[in-house]
Amino acid sequence: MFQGASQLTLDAKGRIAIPAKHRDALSTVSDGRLVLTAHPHRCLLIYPEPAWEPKRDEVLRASSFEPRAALLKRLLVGFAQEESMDAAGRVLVSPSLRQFAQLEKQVWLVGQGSHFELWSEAGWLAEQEKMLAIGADLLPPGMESFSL
Amino acid sequence: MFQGASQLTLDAKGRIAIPAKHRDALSTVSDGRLVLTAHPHRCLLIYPEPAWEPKRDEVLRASSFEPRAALLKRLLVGFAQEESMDAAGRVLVSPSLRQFAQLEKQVWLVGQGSHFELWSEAGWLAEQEKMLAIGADLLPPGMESFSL
DNA sequence: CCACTTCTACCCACTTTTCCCCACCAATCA
DNA sequence: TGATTGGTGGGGAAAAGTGGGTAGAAGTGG
Repeated sequence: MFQGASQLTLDAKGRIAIPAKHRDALSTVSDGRLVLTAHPHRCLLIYPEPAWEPKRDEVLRASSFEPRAALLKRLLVGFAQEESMDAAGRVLVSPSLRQFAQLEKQVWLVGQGSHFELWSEAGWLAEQEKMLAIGADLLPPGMESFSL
Repeated sequence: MFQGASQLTLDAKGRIAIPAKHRDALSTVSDGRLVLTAHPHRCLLIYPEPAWEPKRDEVLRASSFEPRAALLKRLLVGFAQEESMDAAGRVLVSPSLRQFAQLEKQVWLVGQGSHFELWSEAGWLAEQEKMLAIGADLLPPGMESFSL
């Protein structure tokens, strides 16, 4: 279970160093092989390779002629890139993904249970603003009984 | 399984170099023989030859008198061209297909599981804009329970 | 039917990029 | 204070991308 947000830096070659606390888990579960892809909210998704496969297969089963399904396939499968951690626990973020998520030097890696999200500094701050702005109406349909 | 987007250049002779990471798979599955054809979304489709045959047969079984089926047949079968990778892993994109998809020098090869799509730079950027614009309403019918 | 021209395909060589590994710096804990 | 672990940067070898040149085939015109 991945949780917690870490501020990371993209180095000159477009790599990020996965925080050490997550490395063991990633090495164990998939020998360091990760899949990076695009998320419709303009951030990136990072899955351990085994967790990605069922998601990919589900998306691929959808029709290519239903417009939204076609877009989703192009986004999730079209942008997916398999990458491995190097000896220092770093992964390369390809230029097309960096461009999609508008990543600059400072980025945020956010644990989301089975996977991570990778946000640009600006995007992550904007998300926080949204949460605070929504305020009272935060609970989505189906979660009205949720309480902290 | 083909996934990932790569920016490629069409050279002066109208060829694209298939990224090395996909070449082994294509050589194995069909000895480098590919089928290129037109996609109704104004991009091109690239199938390994064995994966194309069942699709072609399915389209050809449709009635020639049902107007949409006739259009689909003319598009998919009418534009289909078999090409082989050369020793350097390049394939020729015929002028008629280049014109159909409005390909210029910079193009994008997008993996879609069993096959690829080939987009003009402008077309691919427009697709991305659509994805981001749809945003909240992204989930297509039948996939409402899909979660990342 | 032959010859000339054009187009295509294959091959080779050069340039660029990528990937892997090593070394250094900083921070933390003993 | 020293040792160990995590983060960062850089350099070099190997592979991939790109362009051009030549030979062969196909098409056309005389």
